[in-house]
Amino acid sequence: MAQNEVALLEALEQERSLLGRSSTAERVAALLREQIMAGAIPPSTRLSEDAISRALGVSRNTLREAFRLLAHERLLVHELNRGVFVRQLTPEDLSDLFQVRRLVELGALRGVRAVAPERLVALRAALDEARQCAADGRWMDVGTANMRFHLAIAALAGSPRVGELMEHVLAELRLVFLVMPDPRRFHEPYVERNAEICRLLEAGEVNEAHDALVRYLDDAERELLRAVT
Amino acid sequence: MAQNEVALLEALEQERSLLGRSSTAERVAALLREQIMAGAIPPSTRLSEDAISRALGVSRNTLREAFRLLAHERLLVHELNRGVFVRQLTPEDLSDLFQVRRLVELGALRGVRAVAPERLVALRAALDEARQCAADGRWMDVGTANMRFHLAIAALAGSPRVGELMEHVLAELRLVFLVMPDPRRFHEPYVERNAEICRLLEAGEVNEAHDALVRYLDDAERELLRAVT
DNA sequence: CGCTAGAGATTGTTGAACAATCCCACAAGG
DNA sequence: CCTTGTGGGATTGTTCAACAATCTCTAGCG
Repeated sequence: MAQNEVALLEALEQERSLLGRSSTAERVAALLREQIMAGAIPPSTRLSEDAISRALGVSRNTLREAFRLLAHERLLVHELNRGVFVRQLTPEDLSDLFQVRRLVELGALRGVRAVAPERLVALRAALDEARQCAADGRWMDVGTANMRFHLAIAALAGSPRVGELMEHVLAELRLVFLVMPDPRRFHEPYVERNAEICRLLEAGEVNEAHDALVRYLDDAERELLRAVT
Repeated sequence: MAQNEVALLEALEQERSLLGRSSTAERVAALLREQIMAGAIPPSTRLSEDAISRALGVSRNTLREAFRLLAHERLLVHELNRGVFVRQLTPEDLSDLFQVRRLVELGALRGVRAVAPERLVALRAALDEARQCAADGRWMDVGTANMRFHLAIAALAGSPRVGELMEHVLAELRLVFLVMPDPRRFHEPYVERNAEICRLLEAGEVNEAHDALVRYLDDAERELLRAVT
């Protein structure tokens, strides 16, 4: 009986995250985040406190809390007495973001000397989805799946803080994806390059995967830089 | 005349950061941050909105904005309907923080194939200050200087975002420093280990510096873990 | 043409109010 | 004795209205 109880409690423990309630401010932030990441609110637009609080039916105070959250994620920039704006990435921002990606992704890869096969399922899953989306012609979703692939690479570090950092970095990068003229031409080629990285990892050839990832990041940065300048 | 004007404008440009005004919430956050990092408010204390807003002469709303800021830096944890608490680091937190440090610091070191000598002045400066503090017996300040040394290492990556990340990581780590029983015994030995790393870098022996840093991080983590458990 | 002043709009901050939730002590029941 | 309701009191979550501080833009001035 005691053993059953322990097992039950442990099961509940694992689902605890599901009942993680959230404040209004957090839900507002989530909503705005979605809109921004979907491109509904293009970069450099100013977000009026008055208009949005009225539209969402929340008080200005609550909305401002939501703004703070998104500003910390760098999706919004807050200028004192001027308001909040959807961030517009500069070329410097872009290089910086890729610098972070290099540190995180390459570091994560180097950390896993012995490639634990069960930790690659997330990579494989993201890859499969990217291919499915490509087959359906949903090129924006291909970009999303690609991002999840690299999020999974960062997750190999096994660190919650690194995971969250990577999420924010990719969210920021998505701001440039939105203004790319031809999503297919940009996203499609990277699917097979990710596949190659995944294959190398599954084969245990970590060093080769590392080098392939270096080339991937270099190429992606160069191509995005060309798009924003 | 035009040249003088340009020079003047450039000089002002550099000081612009100084006049970066700040909102009340940010100033309140800075004040609380200082108190926490100095150990005046020990981990796991609950911060009462009513008491603190009254004490600082700001409204509850403004104080709550400050709380949000510090919660995002992970100095405070926010529990819905229960309030905010000064974070108490768990052993898992500690390991995670060192995982991030490994990624960032080692990655930064690997990034600088060619060691630019003028970029090492910040390292040398932090080191000198650590030694000065040690000579004065101000052991807590020795810890601060040591942290700045490693902040300078992270800065070798040349990325603003990495720099800010590292600042937050070190601020969190300081929460453990505060509860260490014997500051001298803990901080003093690391000064010369940092000196060794600095020496190796200045000699251009990046690989050796890298290995020394690995040992440094391993030892520091082990010792801190023993202190919190 | 450039500069200044001022009106109008927007953000920053406050204080009070009420709802929702939590904490704790105490009683009821097995 | 231990567990399970049930209150009251305190704290947080959220809203609202108001005012101060600051920015933006335009019209008018030299």
